[in-house]
Amino acid sequence: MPAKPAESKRKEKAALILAAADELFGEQGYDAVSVRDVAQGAGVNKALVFYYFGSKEELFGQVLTRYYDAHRKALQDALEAPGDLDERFRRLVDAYFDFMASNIRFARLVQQQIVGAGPHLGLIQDNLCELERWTEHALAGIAPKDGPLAARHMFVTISGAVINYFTYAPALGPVWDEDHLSEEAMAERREHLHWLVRVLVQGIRDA
Amino acid sequence: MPAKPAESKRKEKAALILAAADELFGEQGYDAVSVRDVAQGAGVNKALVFYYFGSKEELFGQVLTRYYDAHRKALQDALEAPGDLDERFRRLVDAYFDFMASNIRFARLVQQQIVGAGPHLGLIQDNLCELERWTEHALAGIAPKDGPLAARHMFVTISGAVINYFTYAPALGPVWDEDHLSEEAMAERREHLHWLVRVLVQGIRDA
DNA sequence: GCAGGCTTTAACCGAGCGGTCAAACCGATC
DNA sequence: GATCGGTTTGACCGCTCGGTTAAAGCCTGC
Repeated sequence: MPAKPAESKRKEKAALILAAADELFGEQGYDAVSVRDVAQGAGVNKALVFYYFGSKEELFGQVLTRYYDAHRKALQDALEAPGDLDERFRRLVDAYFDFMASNIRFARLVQQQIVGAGPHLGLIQDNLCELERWTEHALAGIAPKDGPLAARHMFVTISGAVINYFTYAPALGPVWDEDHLSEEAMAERREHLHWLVRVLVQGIRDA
Repeated sequence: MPAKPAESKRKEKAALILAAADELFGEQGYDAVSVRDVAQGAGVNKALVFYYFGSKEELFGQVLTRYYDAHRKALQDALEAPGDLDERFRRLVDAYFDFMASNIRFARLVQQQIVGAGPHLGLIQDNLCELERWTEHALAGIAPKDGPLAARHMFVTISGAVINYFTYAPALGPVWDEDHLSEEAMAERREHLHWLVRVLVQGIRDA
C-alpha cells in the first residue's frame, strides 16, 4: 500500500482514540476513566476526542457498537454452519466462549453496564435478547416452553458459566492459583462447558 | 421500649445514613452516587456522613461488611445442618439463592466491585474464596481434584447460575416478560437450580 | 443556669470533571 | 505564495466532587 488515501488518514487519530478508550473503559470502567485519560492514552489533545466523537458517552457507544458487531457476526457464523441440534448448540456456546476469550475487556464492559445501569443499557439489552432467542432456537424441540427447564433458564445458566469465568477471574486468583487465561486453563474451561452442555441436554431429555 | 439508651440514640443517624448508602450504591453504583446524594437520601447534612464514617470509601466498606457478615452466617447455617452430601450441597445452593433473593442489591454490589476493580475488591475476594472452599468441601469425594469437572469449575458455573439471575434481570426484561422477582418466578428459578445441581452431581458420578 | 462535650450545620476549599472556543497549524489547490 | 478547509491545540468555563472547619445547637450533670 503506497500513499494512504485521504480517507484512512483522517481516521487514523480517531482509531487511536477508540483503541485507548476501549482499553481504559474495559479495564477501569466508564465512570473511572476521564476523557483526559483517554486523550493521554491515545497521545492526542483532549479537545480532539470531542472533535471526532462529540461526547464521552458517544465515544463509549462506538466502543460498544464495534464489539457488538463483531460479537453478532461471530455467533451468527457458528449458528449457520450445518450439523444436528447438539452439534450446533455446542458450537454456539463454543463461539460465545471464544469471543469472550479473545475480547476479555468486552465481558467486563457488558457486566459493568448491566450492573451499573450505564448510558448504553439499551444496546446491551438488545444484544442479550438476541442471544437468548438464539439459545431458544437452538434448544427448540427438546426444551419445554415453560417451567424450570425452559430455554431462558438454560440461557442464564450457560451464559453465566461462560461470562463469569472471565469476569470473576481477578477475584478468584488465590483459589485458582494457575493463570485463568493461559492456554491450558482456557482449554480446561472449554472442556467443562462442553461437558456442561452435554449434561444439560441429556438432563432435559431424561426429564 | 421506654427511653432509648444513649448508645442506640447515637447510632440512629448513622443507621439512617448506612441505609441510604446501601440503597443508592446498590442501585446506581459506587461511582455514580455522591456523598451529597447519600446525605440527602438519609435526610441529614453532608458533613454528618464524614463525621460518622470518615470517608466515602469507608462508608461503602461498612455497607459491604454488613452484607458479608449476614451472607457468611446464612451459608454457614446451611452447611452445618446434618444430611448426606447431596442434601447438604443442595441446601448450600438454596441458601445462596435465598440470600441473594432477599438482598438483591448485594448481588449487584459484588459484581460492580469485581468488574470495576472497586476499592474493596479484597473483601469480595476473601468472601468468594471462602465460598469456593465450601463448594470444594461439599463436593469432596465425588468431584475430581483437577480437570474440567473439578469443584472450582462447578463453583463458577453454579454461582454464575445463581447470581446472574439477579444481575441480568434488568437487561432480560423484554425476553422474560413476567417479573423476575415475583414469588412464582423465583420459585421456578429455584427449581431450575435444584435440577441443575442434581444433573451436575449425576453427571460427575457418571463420568 | 451555666459549663462542657457530643452532634449537627452552613459555608467553604482545591481538584478534577465534561465540554467549548478561538486561534494556530498544515497540506492541498490555484 | 496567497488562500482555504479540515485538523489540532492550549486556555478556559461552569459545575460537581470528596473533604474540612468553625461555629451553632443541644443534652446532661452540677
